[in-house]
Amino acid sequence: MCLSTSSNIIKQVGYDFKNIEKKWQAYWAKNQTFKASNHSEKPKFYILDMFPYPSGAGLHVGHPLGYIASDIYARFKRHQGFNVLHPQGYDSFGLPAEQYAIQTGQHPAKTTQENIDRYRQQLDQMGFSFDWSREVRTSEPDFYKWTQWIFLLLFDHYYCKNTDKAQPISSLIALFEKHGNNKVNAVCDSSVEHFSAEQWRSMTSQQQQHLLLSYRLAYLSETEVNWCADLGTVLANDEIINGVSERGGYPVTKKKMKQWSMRIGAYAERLLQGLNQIDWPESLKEMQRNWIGKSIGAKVFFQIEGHNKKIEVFTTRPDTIFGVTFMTLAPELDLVQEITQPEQRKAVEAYIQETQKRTQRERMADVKNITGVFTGSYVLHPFTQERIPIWIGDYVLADYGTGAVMAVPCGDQRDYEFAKEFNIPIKNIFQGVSVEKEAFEDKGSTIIDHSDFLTGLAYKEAMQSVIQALEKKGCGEGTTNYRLRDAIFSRQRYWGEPIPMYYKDQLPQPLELKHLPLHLPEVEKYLPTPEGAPPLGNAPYWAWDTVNEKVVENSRIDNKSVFPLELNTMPGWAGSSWYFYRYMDASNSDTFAGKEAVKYWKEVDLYLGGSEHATGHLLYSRFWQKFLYDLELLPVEEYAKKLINQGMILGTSAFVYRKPGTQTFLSKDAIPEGVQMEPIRVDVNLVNSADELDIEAVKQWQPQFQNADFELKNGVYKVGREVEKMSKSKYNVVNPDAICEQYGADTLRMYEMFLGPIEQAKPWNTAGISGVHNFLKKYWRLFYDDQEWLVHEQQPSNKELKILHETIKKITFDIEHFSFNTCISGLMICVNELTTLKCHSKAILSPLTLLLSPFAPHLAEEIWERLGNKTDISRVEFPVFEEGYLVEDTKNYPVSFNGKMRFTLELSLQLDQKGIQEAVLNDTRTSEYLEGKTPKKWIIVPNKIINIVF
RNA sequence: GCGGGUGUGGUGAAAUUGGUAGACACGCUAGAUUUAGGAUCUAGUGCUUCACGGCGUGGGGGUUCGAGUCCCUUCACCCGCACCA
Repeated sequence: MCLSTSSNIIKQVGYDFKNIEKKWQAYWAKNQTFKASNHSEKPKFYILDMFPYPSGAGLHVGHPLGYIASDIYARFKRHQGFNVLHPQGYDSFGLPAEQYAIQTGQHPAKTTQENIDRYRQQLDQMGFSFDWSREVRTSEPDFYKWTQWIFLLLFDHYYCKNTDKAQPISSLIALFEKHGNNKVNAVCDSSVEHFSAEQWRSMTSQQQQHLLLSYRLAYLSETEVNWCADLGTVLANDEIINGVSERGGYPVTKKKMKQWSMRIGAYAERLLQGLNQIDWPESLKEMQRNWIGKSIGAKVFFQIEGHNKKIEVFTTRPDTIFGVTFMTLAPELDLVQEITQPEQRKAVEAYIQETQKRTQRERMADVKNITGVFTGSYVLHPFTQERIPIWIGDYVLADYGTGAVMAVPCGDQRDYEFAKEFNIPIKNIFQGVSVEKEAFEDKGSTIIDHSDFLTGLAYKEAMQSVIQALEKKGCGEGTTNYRLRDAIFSRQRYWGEPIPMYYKDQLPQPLELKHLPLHLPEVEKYLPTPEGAPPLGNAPYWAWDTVNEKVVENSRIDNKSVFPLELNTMPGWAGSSWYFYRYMDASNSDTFAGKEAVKYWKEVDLYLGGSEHATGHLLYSRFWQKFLYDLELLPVEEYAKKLINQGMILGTSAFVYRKPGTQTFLSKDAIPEGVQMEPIRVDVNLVNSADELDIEAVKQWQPQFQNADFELKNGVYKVGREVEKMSKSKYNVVNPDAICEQYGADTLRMYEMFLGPIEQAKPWNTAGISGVHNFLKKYWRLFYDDQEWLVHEQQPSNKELKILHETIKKITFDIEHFSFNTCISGLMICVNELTTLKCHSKAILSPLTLLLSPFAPHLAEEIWERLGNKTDISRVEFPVFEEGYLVEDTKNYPVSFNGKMRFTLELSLQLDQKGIQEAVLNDTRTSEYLEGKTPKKWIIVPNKIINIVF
């Protein structure tokens, strides 16, 4: 340690957290104490936090919760002799910076940089042990170069179902040239039809390219998308909550657009199976399972009467096929146009228009209203050849299954209600069940009836039998369907990764690795162009010169050698889908992460972050991982062995109450019963812990309160409280800076952990913070009393050793189980007991300081230095628990014989240093249970039940 | 509707395989000491009763020598998905 002079700086003998924290933060930064090496004899451990989006509001007290927990664990693992990788970075592309840019004209890069600076400053003051030499930012060209490269790889691969992995497009082309697509078993668009090798060869290059797009894992297609007009962009399914946009809560409608998509559906089964191998929270895995939505059933083809086409449906109940009395198609389906009969056309057109006009939210809100129209056409039942009318109805979703259902009103409540609404017959095919009032949906408990060869069979046999029959007839087959839909990858935004593609003859052409990064161009305006093109349409230099292989001005576009570049950018989840590998080798300019580095770190051992990313980032990143694994670029199929969701810290909003139509505000406890008041949010920082409002400050805060009249009760104005998500707009954000200033980072760290279990959501409340702060002061007083250094070298007593080893055991166990709140309790008990005993023995206090180190690192380092140590505390091994110190005296113990509890008896226990124990029963009642026998085994757990086995 | 989770003092919460419920902390009460940078120390604090005692982990029932913990049932709240064929 080279700061021997600095202890002179700290003159004060009390716990001077300000100077201590400043000193050690400077020391860690200067010495790069937490820099991880890619070469080490030690075992590795990779602890990852979900990197933050650097928003303009700065860090609030909720952000650090996960970071503190992971930091405690990282420091603990270092003490245990691991080579720990604990990096941090920024997810720095995103919508808020762009919207701010639209409003102010400032370049998003500039505001992002400012926000990052502020985040960094706030993170530093909390004493995190991040290895900042590996920082990544998704908006930096040397990072997004590799995001673009992965996109190109996805574009250049398809999913082969035979090998069950991604394969190069070149191998697909080779197959097409030999056999057409007849022998190809690949995931592709449903619109792809069979073709022979001759047909393939006779296609124009453009036709071939077009066809290949139907197979590529990153592909361009005309798709129905979620369009958010207010944001001016397309949204993915996980970006829509309750039918409105996640950001801003704007309405979302369906719209057809040419979009880049990711064929994540190809990985549906592997994404599902992979969940069984990883230690993630069960609720989160369940969310992903639901999102993937696997269902087993059959597809059935129904021949359209007087038409060469068939309607394909997916059903989980093919056993009810004889109960079909109509078909329903989603109104958006193209097929609807083809089959609508002239006499029904008018009604059908009107209905389609009506559904398109409604937003997704309206459609969702309106599930009670049953609507639909008959198309005038019929299909023929595959077994009975009966004519079955084809309807359209918006209860059928275009993007699930095939967008068509075989309606079995007796077995499905929705079909039942539709049939009732439009007077379509309901055929009962269940024995001994009434369908007078509702459909019978329970598949396990009855026998099929009136169903030809299925009559008399139960669900399971009927399923098998009908699938066999369908396959034999060639009008259906058993199949598995997934709810997971391909992910739209285009965003009509400026502040995102440019997609490295240019357009030649309307077809996308990829750039090559050597051309990357394709830099985000400068634009004058961040809004869409007047023609409605994305913001990149404003860029004057946004054309690709294929001869000179560089970006040139748009005026040179000639469609011979200079072509327009893609105007869409990538979504927010692109960079976050692989950033954790970049940390392994963050400055590598030759590859996304060097082979050696990847081989050494391999995977994330512990990932910490919020559960709100369950169906977004945490699913997409698993998808990219599997893809890159298929390409043998990564060593494992799941990148995060263990994941912990930290609960959100909620805000406690404060409300004042205005009499409607007046400027009078009543104190919460002065509002008469039954009187309607208008609650208005006020800044929580203007309210003290007793819910009393600082009235003068409120008047200063916002003009609307300047002339307000506050009616007090008992001399104070009390506010109302409500727990909500912490957000700037709710004025309930509490900043960690003030706490650090007042109590110090060590107190803040410990208090956030002491608040409760890490996974639990909890409202922020500083009421108990003094308890933790007092603990640290108490701890300090074990070393200093006024002016005096109290620590001595004398042998500790057995009692003191027992206290220490109980604490070592508890802390070690609890850290491993992420039970940090009970860890802190354990430390508090230990310090209380040592204080009572007036223990100042170095042999006790030295290991205790190590135990404290993950939680209050600044204080621990300071004490460690004052104890005369020459090494950083972070390089010292954690103390080891020794059972033998837990010696017990004579005491009353609950005793059980052969596992059955009998009595509480007085025992004296003797334990040697290894913890081998012997007990003597000092009670006459024992003899009747002993019955003259000698016990074979005594199972003795200190402070617990004594088990005697004969 | 489906899936997941949670219910313990005035508050945040503890309680390894069923084994002394409420550790630890906040708050509160009383006292001591000193009194102004939010200080420190001691005692008390689940409810009820003057007390002996009785009752207590959302409610009801069960298994067990013994249940916060296991089983059944019911209620309340939170989160996710939601016309998924």
